[in-house]
Amino acid sequence: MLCSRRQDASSSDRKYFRDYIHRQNGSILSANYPSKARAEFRPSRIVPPTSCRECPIRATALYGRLSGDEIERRRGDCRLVRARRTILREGERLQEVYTIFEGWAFSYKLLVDGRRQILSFLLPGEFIALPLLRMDSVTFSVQALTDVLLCSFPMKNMRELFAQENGLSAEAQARCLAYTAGLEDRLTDLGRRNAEERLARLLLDLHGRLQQLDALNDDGSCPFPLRQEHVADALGLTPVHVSRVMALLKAEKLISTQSGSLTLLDVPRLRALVERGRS
Amino acid sequence: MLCSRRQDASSSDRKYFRDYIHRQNGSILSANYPSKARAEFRPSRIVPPTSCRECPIRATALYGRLSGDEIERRRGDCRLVRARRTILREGERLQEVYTIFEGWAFSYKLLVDGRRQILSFLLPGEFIALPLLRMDSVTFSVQALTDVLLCSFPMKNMRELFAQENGLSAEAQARCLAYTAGLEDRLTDLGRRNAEERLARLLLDLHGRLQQLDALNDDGSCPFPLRQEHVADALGLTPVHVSRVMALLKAEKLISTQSGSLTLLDVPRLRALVERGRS
DNA sequence: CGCTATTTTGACAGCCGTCAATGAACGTGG
DNA sequence: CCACGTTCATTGACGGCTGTCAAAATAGCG
Repeated sequence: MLCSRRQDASSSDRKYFRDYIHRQNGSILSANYPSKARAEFRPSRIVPPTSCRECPIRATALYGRLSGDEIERRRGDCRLVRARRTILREGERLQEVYTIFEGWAFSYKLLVDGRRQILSFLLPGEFIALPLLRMDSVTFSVQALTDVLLCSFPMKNMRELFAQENGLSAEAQARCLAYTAGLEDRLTDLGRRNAEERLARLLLDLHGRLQQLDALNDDGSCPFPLRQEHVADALGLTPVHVSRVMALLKAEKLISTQSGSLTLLDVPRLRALVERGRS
Repeated sequence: MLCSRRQDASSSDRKYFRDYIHRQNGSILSANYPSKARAEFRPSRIVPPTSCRECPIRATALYGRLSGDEIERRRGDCRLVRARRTILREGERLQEVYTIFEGWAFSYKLLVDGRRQILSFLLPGEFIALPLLRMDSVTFSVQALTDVLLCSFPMKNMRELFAQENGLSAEAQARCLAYTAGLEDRLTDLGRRNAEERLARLLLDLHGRLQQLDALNDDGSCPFPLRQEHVADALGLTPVHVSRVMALLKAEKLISTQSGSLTLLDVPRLRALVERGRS
């Protein structure tokens, strides 16, 4: 009826999910990209820190205020998840919780007939499944978009951390509110903006977040591992229509894409396109 | 381009907002309904409690676990807000916060060209602007759908309550998560469900919530003060199309409406209509 | 250099938006 | 008790944005 019926090839086995890191030199994620769209997505060349003290993304993490040693003591193993693998399934009760160290993921909901709605894209430094800290199962699934390195934290340890007087719980609440505000914006996108506006907003949003992470390329472009299928499922459109609208933005010289990366050619005009509606 | 350009007649003066209760007998809200759609929406005949101890909705409120006396000490005045008046504006810094005692409200976002997206409908017992407890301004506006009675709480008192070890902060976090889960469902509605499915889900949702509040009519129907314009702005549709889809559901003997109230004639089939996609 | 995944393009259809007219419900005032 | 005005719901004609289907083109990969 609408669109997006699909079955993930990756849905059956979750053996990978239990894989541990086994390489120690160079970026683990730089090899074995399965397909074109991600081929040029070059993750930063950082060895997963044996010490949290030196972790480059700790500052942006939920527990950024805590000392490296404090975190080190509570954290579990790192996990490597290949692109397209499922990290977490709706309704699942997980015994651990993750921060993305490297790579992209996304959270989504599936309808029984295969329609999919992507709720959010998750970048390095972001926490997966915050709700698990208070609820015992989760209302969405999470899948790796690129190969992803996760820092795991056993639930038990996390609860201990939260029980302390370290502001962690306030920080979690703040992030929950920020996420909620984002959802409200997305809801407004899907309810009241057309395809062009939605796409422009998504691109501006991702670009902005990557900028904050200092993850833009030297030429100001940004890595863009999404396939149009992902864009479509995030924006409530079909891949075909996404292709058309992207062509439109390109024709208007607002954006350009090279394989796996995206350049915003005219941010002010993109903003203008979008800010007929506030924010 | 899309739809829903409008300017609220009520946007200019907020004098009403400062009105205090001045009648003590009978339901304050039973008189002066401005228009047909709400004419039959009969609020329960409860005098706003001088004592929180006897408040019938305290149990469902955020602070439901606290004693009536404890709340009594912290709360401010009650406020009467007429239907269609704005309770709270996006970006506003409010010095107090509310629980709905009686009546319905809704939260929404406006685009500069007048398009409106309704985020949620707010029923008695629900808290208005939870985010204000952690952020100092709010990302949406709130408007009274019917005449509404609000119990106000000065910000300062609320913060005091939250600072205590009474589980209030955990309860707030839980409600935030529940709200977020609801938003995720709505996002999936707008992105991946068609008009009929969206409408069925909205009606089931409202009916269910009213049932929990024990606010159904004797015949199992439920009060329904929404105009089709509200339904449209909540579902990302136009009023005209809402009218058509409601006609469709009526023709299929799934629902029926009398003035101001709604009957779900066949809940199982409504569910079936919707649960082609997992809730 | 063939294979596969993905994007692009075209033709067409349908859901939903737009516009405008009509109708129904309700309150008001004579 | 009945004209009248206002608000909202309904209906019809029409158009456009977006979906569907299928084929072609492109890109990356071994």
